[in-house]
Order: sequence, then structure tokens, then C-alpha cells
Amino acid sequence: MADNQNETALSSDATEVRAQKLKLLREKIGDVYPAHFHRTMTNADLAEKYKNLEADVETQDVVTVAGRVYSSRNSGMFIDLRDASGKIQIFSHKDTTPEEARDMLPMIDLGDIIGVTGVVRRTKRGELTINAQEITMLTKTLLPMPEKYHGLSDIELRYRKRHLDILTNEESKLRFQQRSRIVSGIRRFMEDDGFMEVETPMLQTVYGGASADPFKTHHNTLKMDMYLRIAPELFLKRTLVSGLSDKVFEINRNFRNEGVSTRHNPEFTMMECYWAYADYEDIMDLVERLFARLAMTIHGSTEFKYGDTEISFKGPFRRVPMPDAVKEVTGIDFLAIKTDEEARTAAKAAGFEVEKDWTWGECLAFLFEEEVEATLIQPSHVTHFPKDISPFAKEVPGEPRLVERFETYCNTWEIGNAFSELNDPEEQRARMVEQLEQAHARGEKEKQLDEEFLDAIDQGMPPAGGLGIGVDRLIMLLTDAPSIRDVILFPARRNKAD
RNA sequence: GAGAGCGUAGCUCAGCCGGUAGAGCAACUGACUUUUAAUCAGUAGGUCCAGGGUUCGAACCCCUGCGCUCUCACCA
Repeated sequence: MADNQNETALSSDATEVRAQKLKLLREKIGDVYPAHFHRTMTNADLAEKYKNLEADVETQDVVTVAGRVYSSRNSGMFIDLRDASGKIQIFSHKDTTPEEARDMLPMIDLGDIIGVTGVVRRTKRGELTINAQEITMLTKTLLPMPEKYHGLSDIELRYRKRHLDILTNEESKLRFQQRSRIVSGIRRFMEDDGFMEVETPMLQTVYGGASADPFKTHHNTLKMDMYLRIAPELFLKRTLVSGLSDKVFEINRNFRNEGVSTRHNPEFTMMECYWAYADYEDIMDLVERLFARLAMTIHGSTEFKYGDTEISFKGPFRRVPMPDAVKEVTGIDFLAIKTDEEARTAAKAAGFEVEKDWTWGECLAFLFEEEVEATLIQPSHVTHFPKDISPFAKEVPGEPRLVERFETYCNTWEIGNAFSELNDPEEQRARMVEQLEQAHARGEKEKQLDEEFLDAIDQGMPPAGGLGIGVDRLIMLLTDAPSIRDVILFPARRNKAD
């Protein structure tokens, strides 16, 4: 397309111009994508080293930096160069910059990646600057950058072309840097607490550990269907049986073939841990310590804001049994209700539509979700879940309809889920069989009993507390992200047919 | 899966009651040469998401499809 252009008249189309300049550069200097270039400092290093350099002072120091051209003023005399760590200004003036380097300037477009060697100074106006002596093209860019002031704001493009989003939106860049710090912060916390990180299968032949629709796939040479895991729970418990460690954890992806929303992505990151000889109250303490530590890491304080909401991660969190929470809001005292029938009647009397086969526990959980969840803004542990929706948790002594389970809620979202893990093999089998029958009744025909798990429990799993944390949602809270897609680099998207 | 809203230049956005497409940034040509959203003058740039319909005439009204967003549903 550009073949019929002569060398002096460039097209006015931004992408064509770049292609033409690339061609010219290749003719003039050869390699426009050199393999080797060594910078001596990052932009953050420079800012740190010269933070006390006064305005209008020039050093004798020669440094080499590299980065992407973000803006250019006075016909390229001033260039803002950014690397991942920060920004530096490049100055090319005929008094200080050799002609050879200045010849490069017209070939440089916004978005190109260049290397610069020169003398460090601070301008009269206080900007740390390098007086260029050499300019090297490191990567010629073929596409223009998004508009520099507003950045890329089209939400669809920000998710589809995340590189442009991060390239132009500092907020987005900071958020993903914080994500990294949060994930490594969780890992460090767990390790400091004596937990051993393990990895369990993502590809499973029998899926379980949660109630969710799985993604199904197929192994060709084994000639069998497999599932992407919906939870690591059962394998982590088998690990606990093994005695490899009394404290194990895993940070990894779960996959659930369900609806997508601002709080749900088909693949999401879960931290699960199992702690032998601990119970769910020990886990509550652990969650509180973990949350406080992460808030300190990100905000330097246990207090921070999500939108307009003040959140405090300072423990201890409120602990409220689910029946109490429901009673507070609806007035219905489930502990005083003896039968499923009475529970349904009470719920109906209060104006809720309940299915005719719902149990006492299902009614309780339903009212909790309908009426209480939306009130849980500050982090709270909701304890004492109904047994019928908790197949892996131990009964509360003296109240066999409830289990030693809690979920941690914050900003109305479920962030964590934990129990005193059931380790009675007979009871475990009975509850899983019951869950399986219910799943089959709902039409989940592929759901199977995990015999390998039950076999491992037969071998004896120590009493333990277990926990799952929705890492993405925790990151949303800590980074003030309105959507889970804002904390996942490449969120699930439909294919765009073009 | 349902409802509502959105889709205009590379990017950010205007576009009135239906009369035939605009700005800023980016790009190009030039001026300027210690600027920092640099400035000034000029130039070029459009499948108005796609396809159909109504109309003398459609970015605008109607239908269908695609994509996105939000809400709801689903979701241990």
C-alpha cells in the first residue's frame, strides 16, 4: 500500500506513517528491533537517586534508560519516556545533542520504544531530565497510542485490549500491580504461618467440593471425559490425610460454568487451606489476621474505602450465627422452629415464596440470602450454617441441624467460606450420597460420588479447619474495583467476529 | 436465560424535530525551540456495529442479528 509513496511525503494515516517510517529506518539503520540493549537504570531508580537534585542543576552523570514514548513536545525536543517503573523526560537540543541523535527524532512516533543515553539534570521547572547524547530505536510501533489525556475509556476495549488499558490508564496499571502484591502477600502470610503450598489437579475425572456446574473436556489418548475443577477441596483433604504437612494451602484457579456478572468470572482464583488440629474458630482468627495484613500491605492501614464506603479490616470481625442474623432482620426464630413444615409456614407468613420441598435449613439459608446478605457491609463472620447445605462440615454440639461453618461477608459479598472439616468417614459418606441424590434429582446426571476421596477419609483425616477465600473479590475490595473484570487481566469475553 | 441502555474518525466525544458528518487529541505540512494536556497556521482522515424495512430523503424511526454495559436470574 505504501509502495507508491516517495520518501519525503508521508501519508497522513497514522498506521501507514508508522509502516513507512519503519521501512525508512530499516534502510537507514538496519535493525529496528535489536536484541541487545542495556539500560543502566530504571526510571524509578533515577527518580530515587536524584530526588534531591535541585532545579536548574546539571550533573556529570551519564545514564542509559529505555522505555516507551508517551508524549513529545516542541517537535520532539522534549519526550516523555515511560518504563514500568515510571517516567523520565528526554531533552534533545542542538546545543547538547549530536546531530545523529537529533536526526532520529522525526522517525520516532508516540508509542515507540527507545533507548536513550545522556546526562542527568533537573530543569528550571523541576523536571528530572536526560540530555540525550544517543537515541536508539528499540521497537518501532505499528499502531498509534490511544488518546493521551483521556486514555482508553471504552470498557469493552479496556477488557479486550488490556495492554492498551494498562499502557494508558495509571489506575488500571496500579490495580494490577496491587493484585500481584496481594496474591504474593497471601502466599507470604500463609507460609509465615507454617502452611505448605501444594498443587492439586485442575483436570479431574470426578468433580466435587462445591455445588456448581463444571466445564467438561476430553482427554484424547486416555479416551475419557474430564472436568475442570470447581474446587480443590477434596484433593487438599487427601493431602492432609497423607501427613505431608499439617497445614496445606493452594492458590489457583477454579472454573465454574455459570453466569457471568460483576462478581463472577468463569475462572477465578481461590485460596484454600486446611489446618490439622484446628477448628473453624481458629480459622476465623486466621482470616482476620490475613485480611488485616493485606490491608496494611496495600493501604498502610486496616481502614480503607471501597467507593464511598468506609471498610475496616481491623479484627476481630463481628461473629453472628445465621439463625440470630435472620431473627434480627426478619423476626423469625428458626431455633424455635422444629419441623421443615413449620419453617416453610413461617417463611410464607413473612411473605417469602418457598418451594414446597424445602427443609428447615434451606428456608433458613434462603431468608439469610434474601434479607441479611445485603446488610453485611463491614467484614462479618456468619456462623452456624444449616447442615443440609453443608456436606463437609461438623455438627454444632447440641444442635445437630447446624454445623461449625462460617462465611466471611464484606460489602455484601461472600469472600470466605470455612468449616470444622467433617472427618467421620461414615457420616461423610452418608452426606455425600445424600447430596448426590439431590444433584441427580435436579438433573445433574454427570455428578458422581468421589470414591477416591471417601477412601482417603476412611484412612483417617485429622480433625481440621478448612477455608476458601475468593481472591478476586478480596482484591476488588482492596483496590476499589467496581467489577471482577477490573482485577482479572484477561476476563472471559465472547469472541468478537470481525 | 430475561429486561433496560449503549455502539459515530486511530482515541475521547458532540450531532436538536428525519434534510445527507463535527470538535479535541493522535497523524501529515510548516512555524516556534526550555516544554510538560506545549503553542500557532494549514491539510488529510468516516461501511455512523451489520443486514433488512419505512420515507422524496435515515447516524436519527421500525425489525433482525452481533458486541458491550447494567439489573435480575443462575451461583456452597
